[in-house]
Amino acid sequence: MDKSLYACDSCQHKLCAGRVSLFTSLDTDQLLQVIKLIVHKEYKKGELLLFEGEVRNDLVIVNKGQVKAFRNTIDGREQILYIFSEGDFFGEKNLLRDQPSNYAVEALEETHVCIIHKNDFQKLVKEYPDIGLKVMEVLCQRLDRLENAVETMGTRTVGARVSSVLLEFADKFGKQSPQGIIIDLPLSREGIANYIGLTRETVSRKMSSMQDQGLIEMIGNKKVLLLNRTALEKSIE
Amino acid sequence: MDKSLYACDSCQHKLCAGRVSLFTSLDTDQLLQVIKLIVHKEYKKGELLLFEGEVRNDLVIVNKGQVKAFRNTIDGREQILYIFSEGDFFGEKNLLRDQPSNYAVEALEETHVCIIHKNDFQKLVKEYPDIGLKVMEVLCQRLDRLENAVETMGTRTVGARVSSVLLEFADKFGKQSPQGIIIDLPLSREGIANYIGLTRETVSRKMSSMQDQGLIEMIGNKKVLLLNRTALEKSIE
DNA sequence: CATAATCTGTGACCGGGTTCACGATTTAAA
DNA sequence: TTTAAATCGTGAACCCGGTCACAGATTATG
Repeated sequence: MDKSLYACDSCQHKLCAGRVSLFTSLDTDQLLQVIKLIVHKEYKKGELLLFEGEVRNDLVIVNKGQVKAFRNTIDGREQILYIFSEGDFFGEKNLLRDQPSNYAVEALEETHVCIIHKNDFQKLVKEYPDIGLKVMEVLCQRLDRLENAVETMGTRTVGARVSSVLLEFADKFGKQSPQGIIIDLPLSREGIANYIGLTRETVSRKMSSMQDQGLIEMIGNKKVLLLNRTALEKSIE
Repeated sequence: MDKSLYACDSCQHKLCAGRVSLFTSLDTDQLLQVIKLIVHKEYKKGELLLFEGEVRNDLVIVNKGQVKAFRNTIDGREQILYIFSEGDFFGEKNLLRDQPSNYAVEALEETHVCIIHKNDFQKLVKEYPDIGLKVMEVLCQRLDRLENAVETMGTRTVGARVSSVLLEFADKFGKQSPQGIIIDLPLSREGIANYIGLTRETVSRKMSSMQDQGLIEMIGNKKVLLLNRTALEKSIE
């Protein structure tokens, strides 16, 4: 089957659920069944999809765009925990019990989501156990990422912290180009700082020095060209 | 049924699996079935249960004792990620795919574990779906803890970091007493430092100053009396 | 119970990251 | 395209936590 059929844009939301890895094990008929359960919603840049402490009973799947999940810390900072983009979901804890959210979620750009009610999703999981396994797999990936994050934030050297973000973003948002990997940064300098527990100024200075060393090249504020990935990896050590 | 029957000590390993929350939904007959699949193993203080990067295909359940899960970081530190004690398990990622471990696991004291093979556990999950849900629930709790940890490690003030560990340990290892909550610390000062990304000296100094302020009282090196929990919580802000 | 091994507390110094400030650049909006 | 708003880069001073060193306390061991 033509994969483009699954694209949200070309199908007017008919098979958009098919793009989400949670549902890759389903065939078209099953997908149609799923889509009946889904509510669509759109958010503009800066809008909140979820408040910190809010209690909800549904699962939200990002279909287009990007959001950040963050907490306002006791010392007045903003700690960003996750960047969710196409195919990612949040609210999985709601599947088990009604708990207030650990974090707020804000759109970083125009964002479209699919929302599915807890009860419906639970039924889906019972009918198609593969979906439950997928959820578990994603949770494990998220644990991996946070375990890395804890290590990174415990690191004393700033260079290692900044390098590790750039490498993480390169894997998730980078595109290969003749000169190297071009990263579309999902966050501003301040956002990056809030992701790794530093200040905007420190991130700025470090990226400048990395550019001087020929490791990266900044293209405007929202793109970075990774000139030498292996050198950057080594610079962590 | 007398719950003491489930205790590992009093039953010579006959129903020890019943103590583990993973299996609380099973009745005695089912438990007996599970126990046939389990291999027991014991470790002395300081022994490694799992090496960083090791690939295994089983799930390890702590039945008695305590272990720490940690990584050796690129800048020579040791970053402790988890303290696992009675009823906790690790190796859950092995259920999905054969992946090298993100961390090493070392016994903090004499520790007894139950080991169950991946294939057997997967069968169990299929037969008793509640077990799978329990696993998911534990994974979500672990995410909660790491999300908190990331926030804590991003915090600039040392006081907030130390307070948050003490509060976490109070919840997990504390016992109410007339004077306050007595915490049996699972880690040395250095261990605590490696848990929150500081140095031993800094932790030492901060705990001394907390004692001077009348917030805590140190009893030897391995116990702490939490005199004023709410004051400590506020001291974070 | 004694002794060794380990862990802990604290002072002094140093360095790197934060803070504050402000001009320059980039991006978004009209 | 122009203008306004947001973001970014960088210098200077300060301050807090790391590092090093060592004595004292605690815990483990025989």
